[in-house]
Amino acid sequence: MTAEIALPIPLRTCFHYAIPEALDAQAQPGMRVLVPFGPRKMTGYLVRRNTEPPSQIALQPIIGILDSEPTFTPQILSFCLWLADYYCAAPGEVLRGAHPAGNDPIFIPAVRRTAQALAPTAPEWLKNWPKEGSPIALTALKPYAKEIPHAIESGWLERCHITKTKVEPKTALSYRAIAPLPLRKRPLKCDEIHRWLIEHGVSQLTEIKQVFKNCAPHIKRLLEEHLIAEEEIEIERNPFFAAKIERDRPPQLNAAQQKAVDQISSAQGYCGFLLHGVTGSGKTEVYLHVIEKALARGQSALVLVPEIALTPQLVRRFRARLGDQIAVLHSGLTPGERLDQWRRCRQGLVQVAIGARSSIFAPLRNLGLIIVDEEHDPSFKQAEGVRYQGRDMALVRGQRENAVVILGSATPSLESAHNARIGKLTRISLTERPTGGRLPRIEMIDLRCHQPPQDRAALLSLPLRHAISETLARGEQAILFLNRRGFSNVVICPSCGQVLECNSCSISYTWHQRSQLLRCHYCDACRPLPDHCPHCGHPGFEMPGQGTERVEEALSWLWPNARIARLDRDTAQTARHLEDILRRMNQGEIDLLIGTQMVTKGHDFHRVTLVGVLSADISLSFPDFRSSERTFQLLTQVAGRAGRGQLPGRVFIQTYNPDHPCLQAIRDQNYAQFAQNELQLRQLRGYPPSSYAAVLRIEGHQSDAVEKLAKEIAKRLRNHIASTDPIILRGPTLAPIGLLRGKTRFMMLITSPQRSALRKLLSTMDPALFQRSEPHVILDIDPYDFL
DNA sequence: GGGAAATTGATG
DNA sequence: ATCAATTTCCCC
Repeated sequence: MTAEIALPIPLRTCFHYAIPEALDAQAQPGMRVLVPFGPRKMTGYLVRRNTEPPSQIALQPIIGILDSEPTFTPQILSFCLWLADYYCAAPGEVLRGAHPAGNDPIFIPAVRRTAQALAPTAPEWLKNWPKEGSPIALTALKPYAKEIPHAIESGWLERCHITKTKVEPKTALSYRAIAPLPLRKRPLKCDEIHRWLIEHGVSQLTEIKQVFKNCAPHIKRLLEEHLIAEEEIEIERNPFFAAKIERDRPPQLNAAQQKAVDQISSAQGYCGFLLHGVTGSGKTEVYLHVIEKALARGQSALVLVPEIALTPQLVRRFRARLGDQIAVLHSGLTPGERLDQWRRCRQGLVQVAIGARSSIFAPLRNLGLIIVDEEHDPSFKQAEGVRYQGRDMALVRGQRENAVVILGSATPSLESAHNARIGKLTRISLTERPTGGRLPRIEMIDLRCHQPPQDRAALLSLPLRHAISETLARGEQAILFLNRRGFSNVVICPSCGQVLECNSCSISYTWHQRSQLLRCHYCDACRPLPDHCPHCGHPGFEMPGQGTERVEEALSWLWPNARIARLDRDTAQTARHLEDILRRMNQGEIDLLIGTQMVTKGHDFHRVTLVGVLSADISLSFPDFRSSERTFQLLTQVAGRAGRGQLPGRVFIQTYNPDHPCLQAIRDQNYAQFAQNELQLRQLRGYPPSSYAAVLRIEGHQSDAVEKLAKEIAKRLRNHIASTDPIILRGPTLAPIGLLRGKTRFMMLITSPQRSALRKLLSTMDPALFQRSEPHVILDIDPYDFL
């Protein structure tokens, strides 16, 4: 018997192994297995059984099977293999990413003392080792690394492994009654514990201890008399559900919400919906209702949200409605907690899973519904490793498992708008705010006419200042948005004009006032501000750039009595900080909030009546074909923070390009106009969604080698493109961030209106290209990042 | 010339 | 990915 095994290495092919007779009955597809791979052991994934192995290869046998139940259900296994094929990724790497990390055995190379006596020539450090002692990891013997091969040859040491599993299910010692109370006379305490166990069923020792002090001798006796049995039961590490939560009642839906719920829940089998609801239109309530309907049909539901949205608030809302039968999967969990949440899904103990991108692999049974909230959010695209798009894969998984898929957004991605247009998605619109709030009025401030005064608040035009003053006077709150953290993103020598730049990236340092450090926003390196210009020796620098820190300072200069807070990656380093700022905002302890993207995301502040966008031009001028789309989404989302309560909201957007179609569409709150216009532009230029795209990126430390390889690959690809082929290859060019962490990066963009043509071209590439490490070649299908 | 560092090749 | 084999690099 043979098996095809996917290994977690960057290789697109699987390997064949023999299944020993003794393991044959157990070995099922979807299980993890231990296999020999070259000189070491590795965890692999059994993909198929009884396939024809390539001839003239002597098969190695599988060493062991690591699961009693397959880690991957047949559905998820085939979904992962499909995904690997689609993204030209290694199946083993996809599978490794599809279950919680750390639960596989790892083998750390080690050495152990043999029985053989040491010769006098043996190194000193060996002489202190006990004979045949426990293995010591090679990494712990770094200082002696050179002498170890010699010691092995001499027979003093032998190679071995230290085996360990980093993360395992947690178990607890527990007891269960296995016989009725005997009639014989026994100590009273024994009877009591025995009776209690009969009533309570399996109980952990810690539970018993709480009821009966000093129970150990009695338990021992009960065990000896075979009246109770001892066992290890699996218990759950669960920080969230420790606190009980009040259940809420579903509120009355408005007509539009009700219609959406009815339409979605009447779908049979696979159906993709685009739930396009303006900010504050109550999409979450629609989700909760359709989830309840799915549960009532005995189906499970999967909810994908952007990482940042996984705040305790959202989880609380789901728990309040659906109870504790929810698995929560996000990056804030410890590895052990994540494993437990995943196992709860796998064992069918929960029917609802909520989490970020990677939750698309959640092993829910009888999946009936997948929801992707804020589907336009770029964080659904994995930016490294297997570069999958969570939202796209939600549609694929829904299709494969016959489930309904809902993509929800106030500002749908153009991909989804396009899919709605061609009928691949059914559009459902929510155009009102059920709480009665009105959409805010949006005004452009043309910075060419309203040059801000050249004072310490040079980023705030007079109309915006007046609006802030009015808002403060009324006791209301304002949010200011600037897509740039730090104090100044440029530090320049006033004498020679040199800009201080990061040594390993092609970007200028940003000065951070609070931490008094220069920071590279690409590689996170930091250093103190030099005393003198490294170029000309001039003492002191100028900081003409703008960032949230400087705005915070400007605000307290203009309104010294206002309570001001800043929300960006620097102030919200942990979820706790973020929560604290959001709470203070909600309780009215903050008057002015300045922040980056973080302030745009789904917060529901009721007293915010003014939103100011300090510069629409930063994101609009990004070197990326999606810059308009991103700007529309960002500004519409941040505008949506205004006027969510009873008070009407106003939005000011400062820009030097007030006539830009994107900004006009934002001002008119006209998504349709924006989408129409932008889709047309994309079509004209051959960009997604009217074509399919792939990016090839070549990066490495020696810039000339990188460039040479990039050109070589491009040349070979162009040889495969006939002049009639519907395919365009642009580049190679130096990437917008040409140097990142010391690596030069070249890229080329391949687009085609036919996916098959794109795939065909890519299949001509030598797979070995993607295995090399220097320069490294990366293939990104349906790319988002062009930096 | 010798040893270390980088690169290539194979792993079933 | 990672180990072993091979080539290249680099300095004495």
